[in-house]
Amino acid sequence: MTATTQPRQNGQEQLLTPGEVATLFRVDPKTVTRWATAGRIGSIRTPGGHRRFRESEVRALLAELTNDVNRSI
Amino acid sequence: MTATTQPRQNGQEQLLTPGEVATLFRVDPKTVTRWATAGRIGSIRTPGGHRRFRESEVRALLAELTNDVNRSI
DNA sequence: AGGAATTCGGGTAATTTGGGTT
DNA sequence: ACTGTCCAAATTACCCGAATTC
Repeated sequence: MTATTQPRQNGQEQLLTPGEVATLFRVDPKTVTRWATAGRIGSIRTPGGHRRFRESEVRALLAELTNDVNRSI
Repeated sequence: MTATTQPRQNGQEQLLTPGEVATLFRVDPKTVTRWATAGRIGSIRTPGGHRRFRESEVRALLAELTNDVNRSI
């Protein structure tokens, strides 16, 4: 499954917007901002002050906080 | 501008809040929490500690526990 | 250069959590 | 064993206007 989301740059880390992270966790984008402020998740700032998040970190966090029925962590 | 602002990279799972799951089963949200704690249903935690549930899993559980009248198998 | 959508900030409701109890 | 309710504390959701992104 080749991602057709964004133009891929060589070996660069994919960055996610607050809205995209919010969708993954089913929370409000502002909540993602609070996570960043609280240091629960790393963030990168655009020169204009908007936050971006590393996809790998977000997905790792999501996996870490997931409790499946058939699989005890 | 176009509809390609942020194309869905989401082959992702739709998540439900405890309150939404509680509504589906017509129980108290706390009861849903107990199901999660008992491992009866999978859950995903936000970094803040709130739970989210996979909609597909919830629906499947609903269907599995549903007893309909047997009208011509 | 203009426009739509998103994301800043802050502030204030609503929901969720966990424990203990019924 | 299972569920509903009470409580305080923590987390999250929605409101606004202004700035940023594309």
